Amino acid sequence: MPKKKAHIQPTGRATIRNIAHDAGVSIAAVSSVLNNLHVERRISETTVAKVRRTAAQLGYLPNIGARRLRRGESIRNSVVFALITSFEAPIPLVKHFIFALRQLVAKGGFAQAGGAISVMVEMFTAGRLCEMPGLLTGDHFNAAIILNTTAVDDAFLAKSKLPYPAVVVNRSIPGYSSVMEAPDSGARVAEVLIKKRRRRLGVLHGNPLTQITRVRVNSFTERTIALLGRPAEEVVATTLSETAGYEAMRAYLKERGSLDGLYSVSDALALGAYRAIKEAGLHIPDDVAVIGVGDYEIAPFFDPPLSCVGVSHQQLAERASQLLFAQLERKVHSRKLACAPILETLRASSGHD
Amino acid sequence: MPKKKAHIQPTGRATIRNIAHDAGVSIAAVSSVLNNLHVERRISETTVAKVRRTAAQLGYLPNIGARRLRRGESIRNSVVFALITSFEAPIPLVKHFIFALRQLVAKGGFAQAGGAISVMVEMFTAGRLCEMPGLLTGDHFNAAIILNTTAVDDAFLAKSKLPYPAVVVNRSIPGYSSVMEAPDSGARVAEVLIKKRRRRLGVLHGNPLTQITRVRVNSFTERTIALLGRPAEEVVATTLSETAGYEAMRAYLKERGSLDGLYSVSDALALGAYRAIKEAGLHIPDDVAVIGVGDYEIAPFFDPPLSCVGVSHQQLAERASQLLFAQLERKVHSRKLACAPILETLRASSGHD
DNA sequence: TGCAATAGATAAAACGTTTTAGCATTTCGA
DNA sequence: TCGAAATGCTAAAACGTTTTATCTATTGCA
Repeated sequence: MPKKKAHIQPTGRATIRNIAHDAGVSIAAVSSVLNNLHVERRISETTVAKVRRTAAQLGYLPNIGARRLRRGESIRNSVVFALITSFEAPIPLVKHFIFALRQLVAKGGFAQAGGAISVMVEMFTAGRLCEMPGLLTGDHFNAAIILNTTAVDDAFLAKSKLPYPAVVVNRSIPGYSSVMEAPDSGARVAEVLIKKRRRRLGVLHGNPLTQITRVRVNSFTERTIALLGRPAEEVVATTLSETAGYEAMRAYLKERGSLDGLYSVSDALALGAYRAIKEAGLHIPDDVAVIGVGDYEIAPFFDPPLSCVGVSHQQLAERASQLLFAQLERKVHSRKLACAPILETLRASSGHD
Repeated sequence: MPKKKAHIQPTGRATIRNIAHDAGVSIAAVSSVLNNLHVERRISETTVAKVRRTAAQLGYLPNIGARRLRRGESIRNSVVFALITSFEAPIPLVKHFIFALRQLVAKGGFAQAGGAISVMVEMFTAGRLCEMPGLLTGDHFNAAIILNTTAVDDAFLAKSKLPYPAVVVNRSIPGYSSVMEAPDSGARVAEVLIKKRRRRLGVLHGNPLTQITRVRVNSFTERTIALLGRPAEEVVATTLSETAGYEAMRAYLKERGSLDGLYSVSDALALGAYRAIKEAGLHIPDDVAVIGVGDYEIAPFFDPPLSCVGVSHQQLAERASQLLFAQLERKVHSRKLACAPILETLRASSGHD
């Protein structure tokens, strides 16, 4: 006789216990059937059918947590990493981070895991990080790398204390470890443009400035002042989209004058700016040289190919992983900042090549 | 006296039991401290310190499965969805799918979940789907939507039986529900090009053809034959990258002749083709009209803006979600195919606008 | 002194699943 | 006919965590 608990399906989801009760068989039998082990476990055809039917009736869905808990050691002990990114992320980036994590584990960079990790990507709408389930409760993952937050999200993080190790990328938030692009990329752009005899420089950026774009803009402006004796013009877009870049650049060219060197702190803006520049009858790079940051994979296929001065995504990802593992192994208790070096890829848009 | 089990840290990861043992306190105390409930649970400062120290020493990481199992009902009963996609995916797509799932749940489209679902993105290297942890074991998620597989992955899926409901997108695999772009998009492209008085048509595609690109190519070719009495030229790229598109198109223009209408079955290939066409001194659309499929968000910022004839991503996502929910509620036992309608966005690259 | 309140800790149950050991009953081989 | 093997099934333990009820000192107060 099967155990007949009085547990007649509480409010929540159906469990194998409910199935067992309804079908009049034991829990063990149900489990065996649902895992297709009924042959080797010697369950009769009638029982199999009964269980299958009842499970379907109740709309049974296994509890993933319980299953992971009970299954073999390698599953139970696997460490769960999350890559938290907004939908607006430059996505090729995500790939680098997943690879970096896996590679570091493969190389034995993280003893804890016994080799087994799983990496999941969690996406949120920019500015709504706070709504992400599991972020504050710590019941979704063991550690996280956080990409592409907005100022609102950063403020939220600053006042929250995450119950697991985390690393934020391209921004510095009190209480968090972070990896940032080296702070002199803007300065390098200024140098490159000025060396190409550009004298009327402009910088195209979104509004409000994110932390990392602010660093780029400031670095660019300071070096411009140092070398030319006057600051660069600011061309301000409403967001970071191509459309915003187009509109900001068009408005600038129409109302405020001309440039011969443009630094765009995001490749999406640069792509929009390209159109505006061409529509104005100007030539890239002869009339306007353009340099971006390299957050689009397709920069080489811009027309003309876009020069980029920016961080190496691979190195950014590697350092973030290292920082995260250091925290996981309690080698680093407090926050730590790391920098990733700048990569220069000069193409036709700045008169190189 | 705390319970002192002989369990002196087995091979695996440290648990709160190990911490309790090493620190000489009870499991309950450890749990309270680690969840920062030591104040309301009245744990002494010395105990708190001991527990913290021991946890750090052992490199304690909570077991996510166990935690989810024990935490409140809403967490325990949440249904876990996975969006499985290769790194090569046209990523804006992913956003549509996450939104569609969440929206359908919000609208009450899925009673089972009691409102609580979590959507995770799992990424794999194209062709290596089989290596994905949790795919065959069913201990990572309750249901999945699978995007952007290659022929190898499709073959793997065909011979596997996933232990949870799944929907594949833009391909048809025996035993799986799927959502596909309506099969006449290629034909529409042929009609549009021919109406614009193009007579020497070509189709640019990768090799090997994926299921959906094969459908597009065939549909295009058939309609071309029907209207012009002869097939379109095939321009074959080695992969689906911009570079491959560039090289294939360049080789074609150099060695095999000229076209006045090009259908590219992926926008990435189209972007590469743009460069080759321009380098050959040809003008888009006057010399060559180009039409893509709309899987790049930046198609409007191509120079000239790329015309697209392809599926509505939003509708694709919505139908996939519906199909998945239908399976979850056992309304559909076997596989089912759904189609999503075609969207025409004609821009300058085909002489429109 | 006596009694209640408080501080500090613990044992045990529960979450949903899988697996192991074992219990009846029937079948089979000699 | 008897022991062995096979068949069909079940009870119970275990996974790691959180929470609840309970227990024992100690302190405060009259």
